[in-house]
Amino acid sequence: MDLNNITSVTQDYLKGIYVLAEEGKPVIAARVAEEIGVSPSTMFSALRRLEKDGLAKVESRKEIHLTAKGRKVAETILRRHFLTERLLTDLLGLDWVMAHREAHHLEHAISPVVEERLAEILHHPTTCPHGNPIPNEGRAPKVGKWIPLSSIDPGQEVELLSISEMGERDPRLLSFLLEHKLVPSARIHVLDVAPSLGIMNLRVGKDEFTLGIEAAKKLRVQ
Amino acid sequence: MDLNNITSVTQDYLKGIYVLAEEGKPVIAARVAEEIGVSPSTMFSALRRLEKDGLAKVESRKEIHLTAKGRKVAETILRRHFLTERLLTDLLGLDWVMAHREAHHLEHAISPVVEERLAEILHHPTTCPHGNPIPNEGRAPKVGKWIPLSSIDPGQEVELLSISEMGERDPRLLSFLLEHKLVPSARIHVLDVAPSLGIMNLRVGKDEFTLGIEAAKKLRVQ
DNA sequence: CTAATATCTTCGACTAGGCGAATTAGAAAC
DNA sequence: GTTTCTAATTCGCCTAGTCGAAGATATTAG
Repeated sequence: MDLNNITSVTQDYLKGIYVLAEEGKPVIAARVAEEIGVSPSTMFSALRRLEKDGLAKVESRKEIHLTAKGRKVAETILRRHFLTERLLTDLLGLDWVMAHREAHHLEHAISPVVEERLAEILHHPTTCPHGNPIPNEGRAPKVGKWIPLSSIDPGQEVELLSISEMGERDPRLLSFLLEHKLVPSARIHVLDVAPSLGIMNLRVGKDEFTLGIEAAKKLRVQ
Repeated sequence: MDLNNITSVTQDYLKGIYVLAEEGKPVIAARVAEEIGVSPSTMFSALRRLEKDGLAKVESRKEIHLTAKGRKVAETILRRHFLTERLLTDLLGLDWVMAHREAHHLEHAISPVVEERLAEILHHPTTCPHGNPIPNEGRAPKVGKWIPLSSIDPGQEVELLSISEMGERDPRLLSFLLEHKLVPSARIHVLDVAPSLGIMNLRVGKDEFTLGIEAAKKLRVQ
């Protein structure tokens, strides 16, 4: 996938749209704008560019859909993002909070050749450090069965599969999760859930703590 | 060194100016424009930006000089460039032609943290794969004694120290050098020199070939 | 010193990317 | 069905970066 003549800013818009869609959220301009962190008017003109370049289309009810080309770009950039995260954690020894932040910049500077070498040197990893499946050359990642931690009943014990894309974008959440060893394959005991308070109490190993339901929605388990 | 609010384009201008000065070439707008590959008018407006931002100053006789700040930026970006080249060759196994090209993109996405980790993981290399000294946190690299290959007399045998920055920028030259094992520490026998033809004949190991004097100026030996 | 050449500088125009303020259009609530 | 709220859209304005064409200055060669 050659990302020439697709600017890194455009790549970010496409990635934002892709991730939002992947998470089943409504993909409208206002949401993407929040996700990317731009004003509505900026989003609007960006959207015009995306349509002009045949990367996305605004359908009925203002839903934004990626074209095949746009999706390809998004998957490529996501793959490079995840491979870069692996490089940063596995080879350079950074923690996953920094890895995510740094990968966000580096992903746009990874060429097909480097992407290829990276995959080989890292033994073709299938997930990023946060557990998300790495898109593979030309196909969307098949995600296994999972449910959000937020919908687990008290008394249950589950295994953490991954932190969703959207969760990954919040450094404070990532730091909190790391601090409490809430990493992929961690076993989580759901002690109790208080929907009215919007919180749930968890135990990981001997560590007991409280997590917001909203945050728990971003964790995939089982 | 925090390169926030200094765009990658600006970093390239500073690097170009720095390298030109380092090689003892006249540092005027026209030369830098050629080096970077932009039109004179573009160079002119870039120069105005550099002055406005306190990164460079145009002195008498139109000589461009970096300010302390500008030099700092140039050295930082050069250090990241070289460290990235080492990553690409030593860890990812790319050849030095690709390494240089890829590093050109990646260097702008390397943060202080990654720069630091990179240096450690690579055991604090002192030169890039092309033999150029890596600037060290806050100081210009001290270069050892060297003379250009172009000024070596026939019959002499010398050791290749490095390919200059300017030489590095030419992929075809780099490919040629690699092909003939003309890498740092290679022993070069100067068979004969024909200034009128602008060429010199060399031998490396059992391999005899011809190199242009202009190219030989970019190779540092002894 | 003049002529030729190199260099610099200005001008007008363009794209990408961004903002805020104001207006219009839809959706949802009452 | 109006009101309310969220989105979308338009408008004017901005910076960085780029170009080409034309004009103004140096510099250097003869």
